[in-house]
Amino acid sequence: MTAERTTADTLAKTLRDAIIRFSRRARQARPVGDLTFSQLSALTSLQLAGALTPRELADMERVQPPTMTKIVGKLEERGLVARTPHPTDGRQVILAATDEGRAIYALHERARNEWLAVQLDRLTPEERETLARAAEILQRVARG
Amino acid sequence: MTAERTTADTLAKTLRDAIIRFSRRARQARPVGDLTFSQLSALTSLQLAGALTPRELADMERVQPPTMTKIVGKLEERGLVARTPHPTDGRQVILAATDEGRAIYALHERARNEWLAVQLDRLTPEERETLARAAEILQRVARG
DNA sequence: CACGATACTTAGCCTAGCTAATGAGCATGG
DNA sequence: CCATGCTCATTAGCTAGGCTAAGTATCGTG
Repeated sequence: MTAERTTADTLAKTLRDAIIRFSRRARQARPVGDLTFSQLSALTSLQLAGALTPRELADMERVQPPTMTKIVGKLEERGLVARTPHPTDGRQVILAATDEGRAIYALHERARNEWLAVQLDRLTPEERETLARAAEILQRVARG
Repeated sequence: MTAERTTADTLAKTLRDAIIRFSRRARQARPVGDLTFSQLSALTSLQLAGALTPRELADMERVQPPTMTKIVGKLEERGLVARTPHPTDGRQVILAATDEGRAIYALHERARNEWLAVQLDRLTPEERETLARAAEILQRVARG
């Protein structure tokens, strides 16, 4: 009981510290295509959705529009994402992954030699299952 | 089988995206004492260890020494951490939490009205257990 | 006691967030 | 039919948090 209570009380702290340290470690080993986490995540969303406006992408990624402008700017510089004008609304812009962007995404999806993938391979199947479930919970918490 | 294989293949991506979105969401709701994650994490390590040199703290937090200099600088400005000279080695410095720092830490440890704690309270016990286990795994991965 | 190694900091750079302000385009009410 | 107000994206400017490289002081040793 006491142990359970303590666990619940300190879970926020434990989780926060674990995540920040994990993030720092993972950042050092730049993933596929020398893209940052933010860039990779935005590219993933775009790839899955097909095409989005900056506003939609920002909402999906849980950032403010100006932040997304920056991230998309970087991706566009590298030719991974293209901006095209909206057909009927001159204010909006349509974002979509280019062929090269799709190639990077595909590479990333099964980059088994990448740092994180290697780490995950070393875990037991049960541990991977735990992480998969935790990822789903974290997404849900972020959404709420 | 196929599903398992796919899960293993895409876990890296899933986990990365979940963590980045969670982090962004959590950052918006600044935790206790208006401290950032980095500052809170450093304060936690210091608190648990009692006293550390900047190098030790940097190693523990998985950052480079100059980064820790900055973080400690912020904490010192707020009077949460004190630098004292090392008794025998003039090059080194001893970092320790001040009384105020310990108070903030204690507050943080059971801040059940904080955004993240509230979110966690809404989960089922099984989900919290999953997150607790995942936190341990992430720490281990970050260490390796 | 000079010289290399170590500890911390400083300097300078980048990414990634944010808010506030700007400018362009849409839509609507008189 | 156009003035006015809203929405969308971007720009400007700020902060935090990373990094490497260089600087400075101190230690320890040959």
